This record gives sequence, C-alpha cells and structure tokens, in this order.
Amino acid sequence: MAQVRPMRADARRNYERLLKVAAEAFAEHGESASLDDIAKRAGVGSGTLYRHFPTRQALLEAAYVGRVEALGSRADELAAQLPPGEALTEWLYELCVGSIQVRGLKALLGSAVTDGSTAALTACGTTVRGAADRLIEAARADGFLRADLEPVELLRLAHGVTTAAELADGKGTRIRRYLALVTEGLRA
Amino acid sequence: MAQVRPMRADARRNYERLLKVAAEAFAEHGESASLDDIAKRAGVGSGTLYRHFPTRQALLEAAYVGRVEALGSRADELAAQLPPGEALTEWLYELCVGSIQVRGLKALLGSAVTDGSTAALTACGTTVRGAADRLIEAARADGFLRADLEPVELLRLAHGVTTAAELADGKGTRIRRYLALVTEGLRA
DNA sequence: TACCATGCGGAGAGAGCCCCCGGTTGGCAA
DNA sequence: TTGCCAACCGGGGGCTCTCTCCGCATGGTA
Repeated sequence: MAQVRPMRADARRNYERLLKVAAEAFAEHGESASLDDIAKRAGVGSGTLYRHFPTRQALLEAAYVGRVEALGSRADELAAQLPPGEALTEWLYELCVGSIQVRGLKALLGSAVTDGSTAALTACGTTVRGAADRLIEAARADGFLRADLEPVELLRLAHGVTTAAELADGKGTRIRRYLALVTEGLRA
Repeated sequence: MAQVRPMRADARRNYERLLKVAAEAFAEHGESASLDDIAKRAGVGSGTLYRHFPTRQALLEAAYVGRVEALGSRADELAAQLPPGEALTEWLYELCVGSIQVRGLKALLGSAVTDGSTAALTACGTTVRGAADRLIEAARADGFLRADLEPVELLRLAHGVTTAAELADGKGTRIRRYLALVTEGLRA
C-alpha cells in the first residue's frame, strides 16, 4: 500500500530549493520566518510550498533533519573518544550551542521532547532521543549520573538551560556555566 | 519637568478597562493574544489601546504589575515563616507555577532577567530581582546555596525550569521535580 | 456657557497565513 | 515522435493581525 511513485522532476527540484532556502531563512529569522517569503525566495508560489510542507513544523523539521542527524552521530563519536561523563557533558554543550546559534533548531528540538506533541514525533525526536539514551546509559553505568534521571528529562532540562543562556546574552556565552550549575547542583 | 497633570476621566476609565481585559486575555491566550481584540473587548478603538500602551510589552507589564508585586511580598512572607533554604525553594516553586498558569506572565518575567533588554527593565524587573536578592542572600548565609551564584542567574535558571516543565505536560506537574533536580544536581 | 486641548475611534495600509483552482508540463504509452 | 492526462504549478484572494493617522467628540476650566 501507499505506492510511492517517485516525484516528478519539477516537483523534486522545487522541493529541494525550498529546503535550502528554508534552512537559511529559519537560521536567520528564527522559527517564525515568513513562509510566503521563503516561497518567493525559492522562486515558487506559496501554494507549492504548502503542498510540500503542510505546516510550518513540517518544513522546519525537513530543513533540519540533517543537522539533527549530525547531532546523533556526534554522540557516538564523543562516546568513542571520551569517558562517559565527559562525552555526555560535551554533547549537551554542543546541543545547546546549536540550539542557540541555529535559530529555529531550538524550537524543533523542543517539540521533539514535548509530551502532548502530535503522536509520533518523527525522525528528529527519535534520533535525538536515541543519542541521549546511549550517552546517558553509559554515563549512568559509570556512576556519573543519578539513577532516577530519565533521558527525556535531561533533554528537557538542556532545553531549559538553553533558554536561560539565551536570556543572559542571546549568544550562548553562558551555556557552559549554566550546564555546570545544573549538573553539579546549586547547593553550597 | 514632566509636568504630570492628572488623566482626564474618560482616559482613566479606558485605561483601567484595558488593563482588566488585557490581564484576562493574556492569561487565556498567552502573550500573543490579539491586541485589537483586547481593544474591542474593552469597548475602545485600537488607537486608544496603542496610545496608552505603545507596545505589547508595555501592556503586558502594566497588566501584571500587581501579580509581580504579590510575588515580591510573598517572598518576605515566606522568609518570615520558613528557614532560608525552604523559603527560597518554595518561592521559586510559586514563581514557576505562576509562570505556567498565568500565560503571559512567563514572558514578562523572562524579559525582566534578559540582559540585552531595553535600558531600565522597569518595575517588574526591580521587584522580582529584589525579592530574589533577599531570599538568596539569606539562603547563602545559611550555607544552603553555593557562594558563586548570582541572583539573576538563579532567576534565569528558574525560567529555564519552567520551560522544561512546560515541555513535559504544559501544566506544571513536573516543576517540583525539575526544581529539585537542578538544586541538588544531576550527579549520582 | 463657551472654548480648546486632550483624548477617542475606526478606517486603512502593510504583512502574513493558507486555500483554492485554472493553467501548465513531465513522463509514459502507443 | 506524438499525444494524453495525472501531477504539479503559481499566485490571486479571503482572512487575521498590527499599528498609524486624522477628523471628531468631550471633559475640564475660565
């Protein structure tokens, strides 16, 4: 079922140009970049954009799958070359930095760890949750993390840290500091 | 300078109705509630709304000063009847709960601890920072908090915790848990 | 009572979102 | 090659929202 006949050549062309332009636009203006504008810049009508990507979320997701997957493989890379605790710490840092630098990515990652989200949260959610699972499992086995911490909770807290760092200066300078505060606790 | 002649009666009437309606609207629809709609519901033209409150931020702020001030006095109340550490913890909890339950308040409190914010962040910023200062100073003196923690950092982290809890279920059920995680740290 | 600064209101320009449908075209079958 | 038609295109248009502008109403005062 769901016979997937290949896209017509013109459709595929438009699809790809939209993705490219969208990634730029979201990075520049954040997740609320104008969709009509993206269509215009890609040289297609807005109808075409909405046919390929029914919702803003769909476009956002499609535009950044690559980046999210890079985050996933980066996790394995770090796991291979650092002790579990450090690998996790560094990965979280890169996650937060990406969330701030690539505007729009934060929104995507956020919705990937939202509970009430529409059913299956797609590739991105799976990818990033999977990566986190692996790193956390290792870190926990190594005695670095408390045992009662769910992976998704850590991802949500990382999102929170990003938000906090954004409030500070909008540029992510404070990420390392806030991440350390959260990891080590606020107690004397 | 800045001769402050009292508002004309009709102006004052409109001003107050706008505030009341705005508080309801922001609470219901979040900070992006429609301003024209608020004007309509208050029975005034949109021009009137924009004259009294030039920006969305100004209206948001004016609509919630009361609530923010309540948060300020609540801090002293708690300080008077609980040990410093508990007072701080409880206050932070109430801060986060308010941020989630009263949609729009979160945005206001967030901008109150933003660095690049436009010059003087007004009454709300001062109030909430003041309250935090007092509680934190006491908690620190009591050996509850690490010494290198700036009050504004804690407020930002609280904002982050709120964001994280919002991702979880949108209702704030997880606030206590996440606040505890951050306070105690994630280490084993 | 009459004057006029102060304040009102809503029309309208501008920007976005998204749907819809008449026209076009890629790709296949003959 | 040619011709056909499903798939696809594009942008007009209805809607919502923001924010400004200016002719008109009215509260407060002399």
